[in-house]
Amino acid sequence: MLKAAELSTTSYIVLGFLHAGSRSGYDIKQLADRSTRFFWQISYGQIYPELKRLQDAGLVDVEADPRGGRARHQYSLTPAGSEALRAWIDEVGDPGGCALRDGLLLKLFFIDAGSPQTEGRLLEQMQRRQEATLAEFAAFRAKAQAHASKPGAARRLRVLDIGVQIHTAYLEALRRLSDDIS
Amino acid sequence: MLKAAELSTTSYIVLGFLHAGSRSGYDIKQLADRSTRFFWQISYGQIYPELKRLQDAGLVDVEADPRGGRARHQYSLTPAGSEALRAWIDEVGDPGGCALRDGLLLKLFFIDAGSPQTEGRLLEQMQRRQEATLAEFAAFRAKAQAHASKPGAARRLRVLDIGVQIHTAYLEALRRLSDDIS
DNA sequence: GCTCACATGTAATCCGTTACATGATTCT
DNA sequence: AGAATCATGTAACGGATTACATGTGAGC
Repeated sequence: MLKAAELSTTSYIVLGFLHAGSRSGYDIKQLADRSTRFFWQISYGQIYPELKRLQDAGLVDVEADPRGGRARHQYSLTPAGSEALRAWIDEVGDPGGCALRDGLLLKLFFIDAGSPQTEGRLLEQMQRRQEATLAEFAAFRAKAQAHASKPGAARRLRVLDIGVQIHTAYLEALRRLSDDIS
Repeated sequence: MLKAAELSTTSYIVLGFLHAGSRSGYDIKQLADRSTRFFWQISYGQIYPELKRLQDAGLVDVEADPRGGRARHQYSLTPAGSEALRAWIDEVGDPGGCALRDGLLLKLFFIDAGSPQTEGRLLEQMQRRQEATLAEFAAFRAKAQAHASKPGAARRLRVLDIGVQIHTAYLEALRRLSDDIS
């Protein structure tokens, strides 16, 4: 049995999607890009090695499931995998931070070192970007709502909505700042 | 002269703080922890090597400035350093993303795989954490406002306020979700 | 005398992205 | 026939954290 310390957040994302019924590494990536990506990013370069590690640790099972001549691996949680996921979710402990990372906000912070006309342009650019992000959210939300019959779908939707609200507040703050300046 | 590609975001944070008048690597770290940390984190392990690189590249000057027997290096921007910073800020181009990363939001997303009573507890924990974050913000804001006479201080304060507004929206979203559940 | 803030740095390691490499299937 | 999507993986690189290592000065 693995110790908690040997599993990373990435591991739990993979386990989490398998719990919800995903199968292949590809599937996990697609789903993550439409949901968890908004508060934690993962890439193929993490997913495939991670699936192998989880398999070695006995937390997931693999089954070859070719679609025609195309290779496909169907992963599923073992009881130990389910338990590891549950333990992580239920575990009370160090919350870990909530980190925001935005290069444009950084530019805005140091705007005094730039040319005078840059501030307005930068604020414009940031608003466009936020609008695009929110449009993406809206699109994914709509799709998610389409198959909202699945267990837990409503809850996951509410979590996505937190992301929507955060990004909306960001956009509104940018608009207020733009107004203040002009 | 350096190409833009050879400088990372970390480089520009360092240059940015030197533009605003910071001196030592230690100073930069202290200031960053009270401001830019909310939208881009940096550590000593990056700052000191970075200062050396910038020096080699001719973008910063160093002066030994011991305080008593205690070693201290005073860094300042060269004209090339000022120019590199200005070029980065004024440059229009790939905005780069705005990434949020929050392990608790992830747990909330996968909450179905946990025990029933975990949801409420987790939401509690998240609200406490956001309240703590906002309190930190408020403290730094107050300090920053104290020496608000410096050029650009008002602008930097407004950028910090965007962070406050984002985190406030997050907290409010959590409260609404708590209310919906109970 | 002790503790805290000041101050500088390196090395190991981890985490994660990007680019590369490959190929089948399905839809138009 | 061609494009888009499905599907799996690896290798190189870069970015960043953490732990380690060291020592002074100021205030209580």
